[in-house]
Order: sequence, then C-alpha cells, then structure tokens
Amino acid sequence: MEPVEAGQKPLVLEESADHDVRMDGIATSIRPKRVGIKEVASLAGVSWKTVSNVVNDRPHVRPAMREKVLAAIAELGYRPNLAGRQLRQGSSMTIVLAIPEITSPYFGKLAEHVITSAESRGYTVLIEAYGEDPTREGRVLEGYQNRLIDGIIYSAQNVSPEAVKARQDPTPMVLLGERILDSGLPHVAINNNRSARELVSHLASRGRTRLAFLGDRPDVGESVAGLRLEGFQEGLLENELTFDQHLVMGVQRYSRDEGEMAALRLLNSGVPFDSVVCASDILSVGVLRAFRRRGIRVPQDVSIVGWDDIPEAEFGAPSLTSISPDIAALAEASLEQLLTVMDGRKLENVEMEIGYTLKVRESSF
Amino acid sequence: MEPVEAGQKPLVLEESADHDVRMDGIATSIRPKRVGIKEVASLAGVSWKTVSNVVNDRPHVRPAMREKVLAAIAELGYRPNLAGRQLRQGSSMTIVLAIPEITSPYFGKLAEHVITSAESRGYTVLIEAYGEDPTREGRVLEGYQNRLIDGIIYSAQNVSPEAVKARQDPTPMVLLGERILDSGLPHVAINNNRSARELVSHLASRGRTRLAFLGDRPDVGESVAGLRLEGFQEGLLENELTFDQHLVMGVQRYSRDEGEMAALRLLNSGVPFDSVVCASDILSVGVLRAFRRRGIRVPQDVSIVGWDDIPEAEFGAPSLTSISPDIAALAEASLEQLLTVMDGRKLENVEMEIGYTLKVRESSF
DNA sequence: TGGTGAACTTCTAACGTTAGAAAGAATCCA
DNA sequence: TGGATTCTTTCTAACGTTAGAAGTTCACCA
Repeated sequence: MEPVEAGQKPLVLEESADHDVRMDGIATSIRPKRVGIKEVASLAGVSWKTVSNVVNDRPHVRPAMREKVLAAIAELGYRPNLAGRQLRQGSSMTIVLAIPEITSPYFGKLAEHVITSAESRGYTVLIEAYGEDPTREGRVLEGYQNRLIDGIIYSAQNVSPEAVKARQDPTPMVLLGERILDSGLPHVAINNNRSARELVSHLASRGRTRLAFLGDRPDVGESVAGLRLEGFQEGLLENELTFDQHLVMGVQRYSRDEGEMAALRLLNSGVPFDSVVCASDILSVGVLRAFRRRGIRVPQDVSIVGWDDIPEAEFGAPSLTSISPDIAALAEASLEQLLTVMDGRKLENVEMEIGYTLKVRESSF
Repeated sequence: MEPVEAGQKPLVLEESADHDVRMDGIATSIRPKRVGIKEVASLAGVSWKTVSNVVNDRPHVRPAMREKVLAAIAELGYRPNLAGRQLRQGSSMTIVLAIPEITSPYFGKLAEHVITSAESRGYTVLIEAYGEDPTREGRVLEGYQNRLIDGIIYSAQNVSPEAVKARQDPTPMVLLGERILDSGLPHVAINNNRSARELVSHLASRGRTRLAFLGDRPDVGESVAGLRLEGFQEGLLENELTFDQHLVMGVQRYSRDEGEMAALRLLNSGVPFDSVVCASDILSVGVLRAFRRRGIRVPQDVSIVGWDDIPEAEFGAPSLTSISPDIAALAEASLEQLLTVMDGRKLENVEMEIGYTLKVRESSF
C-alpha cells in the first residue's frame, strides 16, 4: 500500500503544477506548495507569530503591521489550514444536518436555510441524508466520531426513542421536528397538535364532515405523524365530528408514491369521506394523482389539506391548502439551540416552538 | 477567548458524561477525554506504534497482536482523529459538490447520488449550494483553501469561461453539465444537442410546427441552455420547420416563477406557437401554471416538453414529457473522473457522455 | 537621556497522527 | 546454542496551527 501511495501522489502534484514548472534547467521542480503562515510572514517581512496574531485578532498589533500582513494574506490567498487549527483548538467549525433525504422539497429547503445560517456564523454544514439505511441513521447517534464535527441537528424519522436515550456519544445534538420525550435533547418544531386542529376547523368551516387522515406512521413511536393525528382527533371532537378509524391510512414513507397508494387504499375501502388531511404535502401530491385518475374532483368532491407548504403545493393543479412552517425560523432556531449547547451555555427553553401560517388554496375552497 | 473556552467546554462534557462520573470521592473529575492511539495502546498492552501499524495495515504484525489491538479499539470505540491524520497525510477524504441549489429536484437527486457513491468509496461530500452569490461561486474556483478538500465536482451556472480558464487553484476539478471549452477540465454531461433535436423531432411527429424555446440564458456564454438552443435550431432545420427568434424566451434563473413569467411574456408577445420546449422541467411547471390561468389547454392547444424529468414532471397534471438523464450514471461518472484526476491517473476521456431517455407523457400527446 | 510601555520576535510546546530508522525482544530452524 | 529472521518498541520528526513566556527593538514622553 505504501509504495503505491508514494508512487502516485507526486504525479498529482506535478501534473497540476505544470504551469509553474520552469524549464530553465535550474528551478525545475517548483511544486505549488500550500501557502502557510510562514510564507505569509516572509512576504510581509514579519514573524509568523505576528501573522498569527493578526489572523486571530489578538492585541498588540499596530494598524500598519496589520495592513502589511493582510496585504500579504490577500496576495498569497492564504487560508489557515483547518486541520492544523482543528488539531490545535479541538473544534472543526463543522456541524452535521441529519435528515432523511435531501430530495424532498421540505428538507431541501430546510437544508438550504441551515447551511446559510451556519455559514454566516462561520460554520460548515455536512448533510447526512440517511434515507432508509439504518446504518447511516445509526451513525447519527454515534456522533460520526471519525468525521470531526462539533454538533448535530437531527431530524429523526425512524429511530426508536430508546436508541436516542441510550446514546453514549457526547456530541451536542438538537432534535428537529421529531420530539423524543425524556431524551433531554433540545427540540425545535412547530406545534403539530394545534396546527392539526386548525386544519380540521378549516375543513369543518367549509362544511366538511367526513375527514380522513393520511400518513400515519403506526410503526414509529412518538412520531410527528402521531402528534398530528392526535391533534386531528382533538379537532374532530372540538368540531363535533366523529372519528372513524377506517379513515386513517398509514404509509411507510413520505413520498408521492406512498401518497398515491394510500389514497387508492382509502378509495377501495369504500368508506365514504369528503376530505383528506395529509401528514405531508408530498403525500397530497400522490393523493391528487390518484383522485385525478379515478375522476374525483378536488375540491368539489373531496378537499385536501396538508403540512409543509412545498413549492408543488403552490404550483400544482389544484394548488394545495397547507400549513406553512416558517422554515427559516426553524433552521435559525435549531442552529441557535445547537450553538448554545456547543458553547456550554444554558438553554432558555429545551422545547422551542416555531411559527406557521395556514395557506388556504384551491384544494379546500 | 481562552478563559471562556476553558470555562465552558467542560460544562458540555460533564453534562453529557454524567453517567461516567464516579462519586466515590477519589475519581471525581473523570472527563471522557477523547480516546487516542495511546489509550488504545495501553489498554492492549502494546506500543502506540503497533496500534498505528494495525490501523494502517502495515506489515510485520502477528495475528495475535492484531487481535488484541482490534479488541482494544472496539472496547474503547477508538476512531483515528481526522484532524491529525489529515494534517499528516495532507488528504481529507472530502470532496465538494458545487451546485446552484439543493432545492431543485434535479440537483437534489444528483447530490443524493454523488453522496452515496462517494461514501461507498470512503469519501465525504460537502455540498456547496452557491445560489446566486458570486462570492460563493467564486470560492468554488478558488478551491476552498481553508477547508482541506481533495477535489471538486462543479456544476457551473453563471461563471464565465474566462474565470474558469484563469483558475489558479490546483485542486482537482470535474465539470458537470456545463462544459467550458479549452479549460482542460474533465467534463461529464448528456448530449444536449442530440437530446434537443430529439425533442423537436418528437413534436414535429405530433404535427407541431411553431415551436418556442423557453429558458435561454443569453447572458451566459457556453451555457447548457445555449447548447440546447443550438440543438433546437438544428432540429427545426432537420424537420423543415422555421426558426423564429421571437419564440425564444430567456430567463434569469431556472425556477417555477421564472418559467411562469417567461410564458406570460411569450403569450403577451402575440406571436403564435403550438409547443414549448423548456430548457428545464422546473420551468415547465411555471409554464403550465401560466397556461392554466389563461385557459390554454395542454396538450390540446400547446404541447410542452423539457429536460431533467423531475418528479413533478411525472406527478403533475398534465404529466410532462421530458428528457430523463441517467442521474445515477452522471453522479457515478463524475466521481470516477474526479477520483482519477485526484489519483493522478490518466483520464481515458476528458469528455464523457451520459445516457438519457425521452419520456413521452401527457403534455405532448 | 533614561525610562516605560507597546510592538514585535524568538523559543518552546502542544494537538493526534504517521513513517522511517534503529535498537531491542521474541521466535524459529539448524 | 548460535545465528538468522521476524516482530515490536523506542526514538525522532513532521504536518500547520496556536499560545504562553521571555527576550528584543522601537517610539514616545518626561
């Protein structure tokens, strides 16, 4: 293994340094050595220590010196080597955002916001789209010990509360969306119960009486879907509507396909209904397609409402009524919580609630 | 800064290490110090050098020793500290995937594939969604010198070919989608010209004669849109149709909104057309909405076709005819190219073409 | 002109890992 | 038992950064 390494690595350097190689017979093998603090120092004509002081904003550096050093830094394009810095300081300024998938519009948007928020604080975000691979989701709880990260924002999906509570890893962690009771981990989410009741009230105010709930996750304990289903039932009570267990449809996953399949099951069951509450808009998209194929008109025959307010909800035909969480606030708050824990500061609230708005669109007019 | 660190870090550690703290009066302040190679060595009763040899698979380690060391590693949950390793070896096993945005279905999917492919080879992927921030896109070309990365897969959007050619940074880079001529950089993409001609032929075979092209990027030199427009024009020639410059609509960005706005401009221009070729499906979604609002039926009045085959293309109403690139192959090939360059091996093809299929759906029936 | 700081340099050490060299210990075979 | 061979340890150095300590230079002011 070693001779291979020794034989190949230089090739890279030589190749990419082609333009720098002088053919004048003397300085042939000038390889573009990474500029370090010493190169900066010698160009600026100061000691490396002064450069370090400038870079780290330490006292006792005169403006003139600082200028000189900054100029040298700019000229050489010097950036402190993260590995060296990490090794010295023990922090990598990197956090992980663990989500089920990046492809879903909701998580994609969330990731985008977390990344920009983190960046403005000097942090880099590593995205772990763990999908349905239990190994990968397990690694989230183990804290990526081989990856040099400072904290984790974890949007759990299929993990058991026990696994979270049994977590050994000391890496600071914040839960997003999913709440794991008694885990002691900070948690950021919208109020699932209240938003579910609002959706039900909205439908009731439109004269709907037979409401279906699509997107339960019966296998998953304490899931977001569970909280929403609870709120759904409470909402029915509040509006003096009856709850029918036959109108609750579970799914394996939140995807368009699963939504379509669940809608077909619902139709085939023969139990009458006049509206569908989907635990996520991505399910609604599939439901719409199923209805369209069966000739069921939305919203004339059936209303559809959901959560997440994904772009498709706005642009689809019909457009979808949805609970629109303030994703930017969600990202900001979870990052804030995480940084608080990472700094060892005291959290003001372990539970944090994020605002949302109900966007009424064509699908429930 | 330092006293703060010293005063706060332990708080975190103590908090999460509660269960480890013995209250027997003697060993009170056991902090879960990160296990290093030395801890493993002393537990296994060998020298740290032997541990290193085991970890790095070097010769001259007897099976018995190896077992002992591996057991100690397992017991302590030791993972080599990446920072130390990086510093020593100069490689971070991390690559950057630079894309305009993660939220778009196409790039989201692509990112997902690149991440899993890279992971199977032991690499971590850092996603840089540079958006419309020129600073961030610029950083791509500068090679993230502060981040210790080994390579870059760059899906360029708004960068000038000059900027790419002027690139100084030696970090291995592969271009994805966008081709920059004469940059010498390896390039992976579908055949934009041929796929465009196929779309045109498809529409012509359906009796369409007045084809609009939506999604040109006139400000960007050598863009994917440009190549597709070229193919579009050649396709018109092949099918003996006339090209009308008034039916070419530019956009600032590939988004649903921009698609909608461009479609409205097209309608307002009054120039007749019976089909729209969109440079990206995400534009088609906006076009559909514009048409719907104006009462234009798809495909009865106008056909719509495009590229990328995003999920919305399949699930929308109507579903969209689209060129479906083999995204998995795209990800795999670009990674393969990048690793080849990183290893200093010779590339077989600097240009690499990826397969695609034309999916005919409702929007062009 | 001497004194006093501030500004700057030099020196040392450390973070965790890896690699070569050299020296020491164990094992094997004759 | 001797010598050769394989295994293991010890020693040294390096990657790039940061921080303290101690020493040097310089400018300013009394």
